[in-house]
Amino acid sequence: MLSKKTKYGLKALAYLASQENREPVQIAEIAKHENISQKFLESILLTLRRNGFLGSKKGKGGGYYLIKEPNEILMTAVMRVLEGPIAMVPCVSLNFYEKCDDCPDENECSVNKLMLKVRDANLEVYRNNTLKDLIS
Amino acid sequence: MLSKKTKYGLKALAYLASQENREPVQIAEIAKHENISQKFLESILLTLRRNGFLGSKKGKGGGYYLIKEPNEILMTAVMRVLEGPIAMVPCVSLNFYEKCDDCPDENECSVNKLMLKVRDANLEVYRNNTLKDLIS
DNA sequence: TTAAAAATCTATAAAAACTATAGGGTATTA
DNA sequence: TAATACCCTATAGTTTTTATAGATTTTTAA
Repeated sequence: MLSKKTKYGLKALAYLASQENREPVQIAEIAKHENISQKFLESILLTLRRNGFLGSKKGKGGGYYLIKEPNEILMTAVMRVLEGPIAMVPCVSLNFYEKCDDCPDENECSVNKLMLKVRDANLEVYRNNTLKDLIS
Repeated sequence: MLSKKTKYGLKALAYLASQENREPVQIAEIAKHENISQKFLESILLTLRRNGFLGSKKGKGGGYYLIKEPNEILMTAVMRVLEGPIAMVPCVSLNFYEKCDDCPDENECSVNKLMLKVRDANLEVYRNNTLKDLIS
């Protein structure tokens, strides 16, 4: 299941991408438009900013805005920041690899074998979709 | 992330599929061979039996065994029983469809759009893999 | 220049849901 | 009678989501 954090983050990014200009949009406006708890959204936008997707401006007329063009924002990057690893088990993760505690030999592991295919299928989707593809 | 329930369930199924015959195998043997908490495995095997993947025999010489051939057991079916919906959001689920609370219109939803593609990619994998593919 | 208002930023904690495991007893079969 | 699956319950731990409370920065205007 997709966490609400990811869901809300994607919706917020899409909302910002659909703006005509790149002027700051207030958290409250995004929250209201997308039916999101404002405080929760606040923390999500913060992590998106810290990870280089958004810029922010404080004070009156402030808010959040995209700092790249929507077609330059790959879903692989977004998903990894919001949801974490794309792989369903650490032992097939490209960016978050870890050996499993159980499982003496990955090459003999049935789960590993299946999840490799799943990972590749998901990567294929995320690599071929940008933020722009979500709004058109 | 794949739950341990699913991971263990897959390993247990693969272990049973790799047996030479379809004689009952004891829970304890599977648990030991796959490094799984025996009590936890017990409940997993039970759900696999209730969902028509396994048969069981009580008493001395009892245990669990496959009741279909490995190449007849689709990963779609296994994953739905162990992990739940294949879709990452209910609004794109084939077997567990639900409307989202937020989101007035699915057709306009950016998350829906992306997750449809993800669902299809995953289905493609699970539909084209059977238990037999995990053990060879 | 200063004060008020508007916004983001930060930290914490509480509530809820889910996951993984363990314990103990019952029923069944060889 | 011993081995084994079956069933129910409890619980510790973790993660997710939301809520609370304030601190900080910027703009505006008196």
